[in-house]
Parts: sequence; C-alpha cells; structure tokens
Amino acid sequence: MRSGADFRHTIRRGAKGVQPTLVTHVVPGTGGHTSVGFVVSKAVGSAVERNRVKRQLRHLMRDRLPVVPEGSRVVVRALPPSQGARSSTLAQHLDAALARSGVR
RNA sequence: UGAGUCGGCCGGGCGGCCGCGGCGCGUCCGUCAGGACGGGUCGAGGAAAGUCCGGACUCCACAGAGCAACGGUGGUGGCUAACGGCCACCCACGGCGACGUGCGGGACAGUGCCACAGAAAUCAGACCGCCAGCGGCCUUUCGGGGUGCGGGUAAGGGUGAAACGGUGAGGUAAGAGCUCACCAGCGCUCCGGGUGACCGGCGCGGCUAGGUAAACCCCACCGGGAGCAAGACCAAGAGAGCACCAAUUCGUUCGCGAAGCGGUGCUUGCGCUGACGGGCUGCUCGUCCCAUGUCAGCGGGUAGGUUGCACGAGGCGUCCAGCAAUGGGCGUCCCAGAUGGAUGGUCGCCCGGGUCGACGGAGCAAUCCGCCGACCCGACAGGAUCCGGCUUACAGGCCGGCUCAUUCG
Repeated sequence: MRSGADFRHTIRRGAKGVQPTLVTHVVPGTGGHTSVGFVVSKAVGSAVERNRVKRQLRHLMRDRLPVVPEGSRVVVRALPPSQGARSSTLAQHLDAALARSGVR
C-alpha cells in the first residue's frame, strides 16, 4: 500500500485489532490484489529504531498473507512499546490483532 | 616498568533457512503493453546526524557601475574550486617535558563604560601616616609633648581585578625620576637575519604609559537573491450562461421535431503575459519586476509520470615534488539511486569485553598470570541532488611516534 488515501480509508473503515505493541486495521475483500501498509510514527523512536520495527513487521506479515482474504487491505500501526521488542512477541500480538480484526 | 601526550585505523565474523531495491543476461508465455521462472552483478556511515560554513548545479534579477547601508571574516606565509577549513611558522598563556589553548588587526582618530570596596578609578587621589611652620589652649623635668587650623609630601598602611615602574645611592623639613646607576617597559634612528608575522643587537629620548573593540567605532578583505519541493519535458485536464452554425443519434404524419460531438460570437469568473500610471533597502544614471486600477492579448491549475540523478574537485595502488596541508605522473576499478522509501528477518557457532566461581603457578601478603565454566553486555547511529569542511554522539579494540620518572646494563 502506497497512497495516503488508501491508508486513510483503511484506518477509518477497517476492523480494529488492538494489542500492546500494535494495532491492525483490516478491510476485507475489496477486489484486486491484497495490499499491506505499515505506520511507524516518530513516537516509536529514531529512524534506526523505526526501520527495525518496520522490517520485523514486514517479515512477519509476509508469512501471514495466505490467511488474509484475497483482496483485503491491511494497515499495521506500531505503538511506542514496539521499540526493541522481540519478533516472537510481535508475532503473538500480530496474530491476536488480526484475529480481532476478523481474519481467520 | 609506571605515568603521560599526539596521530592513524577498525568499529563484529562465518554458516543454514526465508526475503528486499537497482541494472544487464538467458528461457518460456503473450494481442503490441507486458508477465513468469532461472541465473549474474552492485547495494549505507565514520559520523549517512546537526544543517553551522564553503562550493558545484539550476532558476530569477542584471549594460551594469559607484558610493552609502547591512552581514561576515581578522597574526604571517602557503594549500584549495571555495571556506569561518587545513598545513607550517610567529606571538601570548599553561605544562619539568612531549604538547596543549587562543573570541590573536587598531585603545596616541574619536565617544562610552569600569560594579562592590576604597580618601581617590584616569587632564587621578591626602583617610591614616610622615614633615617643618604658624597662632590659641593644656602640660612640662624648660629639651619638649599633646590638641586644633590651614599647608607640604605618593616612601609606608589600608581597599581593590587594577592605585601612575623596580632595586640601590644621592638628595630633602619629610618626600618625590627631583638627580644618578642598573633592570623592566614604551617610542624612535640605525645595523644584521627572515618572503613575512617577527627575532637579535648598538644608540638616543622622555622618565612611565590601566582595562574593555563578543561596547559604539576605525582599518583591510569578502558577499546579488532563492533553492533539487531548484529547473526541464510529457501525460491528463482545461469554468458558467446566452445566441448562431452543426457531425451524429432518436422520433416521424417525410413537412419536420427533440437531443447534441464540435465550431464561432458575446457576457461574466479565474489564471498568465504586456503596456500605462505608481512602488522597488537609500541616492545617481539606468533598468526590471510586482500588489492594485484601466486597456490589450493568451489559456490554465494540480508533489501524476519521466528527467535533473550519479564518471565524480571519484576510489585503490605506486612513483615524484614538498617539513606538511597539497599537487602532479602512471596503472587499475566502476562503486547505492529508493520515493509509505530497498540493503533485511530468524536460528546456530565463533569473536571481543565485564562480573562471579573452580583449578594450576608465582609471592610472606595485597595481588598478578594461565586455563575452564556460568551469566550479562557488544555502542552512536540510516543516504534522499552532489561534493569539501566544521561541530556534536559513540561499547570496545588495534597500530605507531614522542615525553617524563624509576630500575638494570
């Protein structure tokens, strides 16, 4: 996901899943390709720390693409506690948040 | 061996599995666009950071020029595209020393300021003290002493960051560069050395001069403005109303009626361009741009895409010139170009450091060395047009030069 409009639409209309380190927004089955975006604000940390979190989430989300309905739009927002978190922790929270957002 | 100082460099490594961005290649599929798979190659830093200086590049303005204003820089010589940077040297200060620090032009061009303390803070200054004289009073051992008044005195005391040179001698009522000798310091002439800042020396002068210019100011030198969201190209898009013409479509009683792509004209809105009048940091000649008004002409706007954009003040090696900064020759290499922004995720082993414990060795001991194990830690920090600097942040480690102290030879 690349355009600001897609991000805005998904965050406003998507089903929310809230966890300590992240929040997911999912709009299922709008047709076309499945798209995923990440939002890591400056509150999370410096550029180095934000990139690290974004890379962890990108790899975790890649493994979960098969369980997301085809054509969905997903936005993962990282919260400040995600700074320095282990990938295993982020994985747990991502699974739980996606479940609350109606995936699976 | 210990203490110190300066410079240079590195800033985790290897492997398994799963992945990412750019650019070539091959095979296959496809309606041209393109897609799939395989393989190759390149893919963050010493600070990529802060955005503080300097440039390249681009646009705007400019015949441009002078003065003024404003901003910046400030020992000398060199280096550089340039710099407020770097190198070497000078001077001052600190250190035994290696070395470090410097916001290093001018305080006889002028103006201002110098708190508190102190009597007095810059054409300085009599509070105490010292001194002789004078008159009154008190006292007297008849020498004088005390007190008071005006006067002389900058040697002494005290205040201060700073009090108008220092030491000695002469001199004097007491003193004073008042005079002399030496020393310090200031100015000037001359001689020698150096490209220069400046250094060394002979002589003379008047005897003595405070600080502050990151206070105003003076002097010398430098400076047009905005910035890659610069700029260029392309795609898409390009208002409303009225009138007329009208491709085409629909209906038709074949007369025509309705809708209307597109075009023309008028009105209005918005934007752009030009002219007039007016305004530009001030002035002069001159010129251009712009808010608004009038007139004329044109049609846009918008971070959509492409480009700018990565062969460069380039990296590495070597030789030469130079104390060095740096420059030159030769050879060799191609080395990030993303745009919600790639260079990674995870696991294992190793490496480095710290703490604790066991064992062995040396020693009277504190302790040191070796080896093994467990646990913990591995920093600061992510390109966004590019380059040269500066500044700031940084776990830990490596290499080298030099200095001082001690011991031994």
